[in-house]
Amino acid sequence: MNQNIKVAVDAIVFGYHKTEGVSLILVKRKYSPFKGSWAIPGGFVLNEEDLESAVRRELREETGVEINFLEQLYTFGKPNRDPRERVLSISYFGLVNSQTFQELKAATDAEQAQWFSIKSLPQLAFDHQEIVNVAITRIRAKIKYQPIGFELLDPKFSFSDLEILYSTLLDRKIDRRNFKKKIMGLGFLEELNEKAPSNGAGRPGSLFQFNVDKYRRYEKNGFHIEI
Amino acid sequence: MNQNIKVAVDAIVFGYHKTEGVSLILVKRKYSPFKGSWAIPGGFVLNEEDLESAVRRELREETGVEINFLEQLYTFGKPNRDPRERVLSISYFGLVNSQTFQELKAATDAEQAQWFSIKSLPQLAFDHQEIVNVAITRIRAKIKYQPIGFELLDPKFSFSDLEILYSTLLDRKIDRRNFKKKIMGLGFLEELNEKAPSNGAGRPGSLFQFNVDKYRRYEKNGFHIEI
DNA sequence: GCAAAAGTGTTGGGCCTACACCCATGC
DNA sequence: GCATGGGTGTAGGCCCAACACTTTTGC
Repeated sequence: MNQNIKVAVDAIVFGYHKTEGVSLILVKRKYSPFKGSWAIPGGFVLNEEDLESAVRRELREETGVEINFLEQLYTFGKPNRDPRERVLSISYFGLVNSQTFQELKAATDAEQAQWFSIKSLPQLAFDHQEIVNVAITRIRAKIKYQPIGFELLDPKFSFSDLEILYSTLLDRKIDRRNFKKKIMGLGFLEELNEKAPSNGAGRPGSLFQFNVDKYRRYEKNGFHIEI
Repeated sequence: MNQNIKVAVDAIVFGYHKTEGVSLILVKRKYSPFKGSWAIPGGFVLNEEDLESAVRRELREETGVEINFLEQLYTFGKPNRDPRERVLSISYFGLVNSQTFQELKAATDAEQAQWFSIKSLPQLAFDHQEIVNVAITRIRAKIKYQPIGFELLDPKFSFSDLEILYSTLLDRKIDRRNFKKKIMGLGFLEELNEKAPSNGAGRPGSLFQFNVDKYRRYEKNGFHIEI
């Protein structure tokens, strides 16, 4: 058999910051084709390398980021998605916490890897816009049946951080009281005896954290929440 | 770059028959490795071939079956899942209707491709048991938010066919009255002025069919049903 | 007439939605 | 003291689960 198909992995990595909303990492391509365009980080899989290891390695190399949550998204395989030769993209979906978000923002090689708000993405190389669309659909669906806040927020956060995260992702208003009842009803959030630092305006809220055990249970089994 | 990874597609195809329950197609391997073992149908992707076309072609060649519903399931890529060389499996999830089910059952080359009830599967080649597990998890989840009965049942079916399908898949009893209220409430089922042929015992039920337009709408957008 | 499967309604409880005012802080 | 955002409760409606007897057919 004379099959000639290359195998690459790509990752859409989401991060979140209160004021900048939901963002994802893009890298600037150094080589042709699409030289200078923004693209999803990723690259070819090594012969002896597990797919997930390949994703983590590429992310480390291209962006310096370590992922806390990673799952397979979809495999894109149209014969002409890469103009040079046939390349399969096994794409992954990742989440990083707020700290990582800020570190990358501050990194010196930010010329090459950068956060972009999902509301204002640049033109993307290859079929990467399509991949991003699938990833955004996934994260929106996922937030309704899996607790993904832990990966995106700081370890301690105010309730309105969580609320803003949800309403940003779902792109609509949320009733604060009902949302709090629902989330607290799931039982994996703990209120701390600590106030958020005041940010100059308004009343500081309590800080919350996830109860890891209960959280992991929901992460595995899922739940259902109508927001 | 000297990457050497082959790309294959595999398909878990589910079919259903009232008395035999939910089944999937397996093929008997003709060559080493795992010669004589049962395996999921599939094979290598041609250089210019779309992934989904490859799945359909392989299914046609190996089983003679044409699929009415096909979607990507997951990509399996551990370096040693095939003992000869590295082979990636992009696996798909398919559904065929009852007629196809029966044709394959009757086919003469049934030595090579056969239905097996998901309750009594033989030992499988490669990592195919793992792939099957993922597929069964998927179909169980899917039945709760997408109407997949159309693909699995005859065009006309009695309500208890649908009920048995659900309770077989979910592997538990269903309350008939509540189930009927819920399904009818979705509005894509139409009752016909026709009775099912008596099967020798009990009262024959009315026949139903899907309203294709309304069904397709739900297929795209999904719904939510707690059973 | 009996065995087998189809058909059919109601009620109580829980959950969800909608909704508006007071509180704590910084300036 | 005012601007800003945080925190809190209830009532009505809807949906869901639980539950058993009657009807139609074949034999």
